Amino acid sequence: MPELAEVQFFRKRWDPGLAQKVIAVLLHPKASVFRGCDIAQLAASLTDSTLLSSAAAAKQMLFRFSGDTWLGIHLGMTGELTIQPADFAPRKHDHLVLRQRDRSLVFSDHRMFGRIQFSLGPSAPDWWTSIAPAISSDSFTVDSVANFLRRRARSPVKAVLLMQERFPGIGNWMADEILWRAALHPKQPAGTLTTEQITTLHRECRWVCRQALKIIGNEGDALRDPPKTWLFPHRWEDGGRCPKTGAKLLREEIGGRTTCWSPARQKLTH
DNA sequence: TCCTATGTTGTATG
DNA sequence: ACATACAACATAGG
Repeated sequence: MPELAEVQFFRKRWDPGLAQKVIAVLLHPKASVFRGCDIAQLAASLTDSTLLSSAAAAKQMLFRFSGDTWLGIHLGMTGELTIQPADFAPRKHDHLVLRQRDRSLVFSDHRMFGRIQFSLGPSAPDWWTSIAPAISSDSFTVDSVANFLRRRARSPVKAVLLMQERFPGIGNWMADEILWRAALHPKQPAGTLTTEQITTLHRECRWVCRQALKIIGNEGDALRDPPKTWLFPHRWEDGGRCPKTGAKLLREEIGGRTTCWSPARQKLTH
């Protein structure tokens, strides 16, 4: 599930463990979510450390522990974080368990496209600091979007929206939601957008990010889906209809991902 | 059996 | 060097 807002939601799930000591680390050493990281060092450093803080950016999460210890988590396609009882026994897909006195912090991912990154040091790791500035930030400007689209001129705009170096946190459903609101056909080559279309695209990127963060998982412990007025709840329905026009939605693979759009609203314009 | 899945990355080709 | 397209990764569920 995890795109921008879902990642924030899952990060907060570990909040009950803040300021609490990790008394044991359980992990599945062969799980590919640990690819490229030193598991023995990870377990040794986290044991007896305290969870100090956490943050999310794009689709990444970073947890800071005492002793200059940093744990990065990417949820991939099917990853999730949960809180479980202190005596929780990990199942097949529970790859990392941080045991605390009163609970366990658990990372699970059955498909294992997710990733754990471990590092030691006084400041946050490079992969974290080099994440593109958030879409909600001041540096996400119309110009920066226009320049990026120009360099990817022949790619369908849908594929471009999935590029994390300019649209951090956008995933498949958010890209479709943005294009639908901006009334842009997902196949429209990025280089053919008018100035007005780029301005609209920029505005809808910000709107969808802001609203998604407001709606999704901002109420208690349950992930809350966007309402029926969004494309979101209709995109996988068979015979689903556009909430704005009532027209039947179409689905096709574009930019390597299944894409849903409203043909009555989103037309090719070049 | 075959197809799909809210993601990223390495590789081949232009 | 840059842009573009796509297979590969691993697993479950319809």
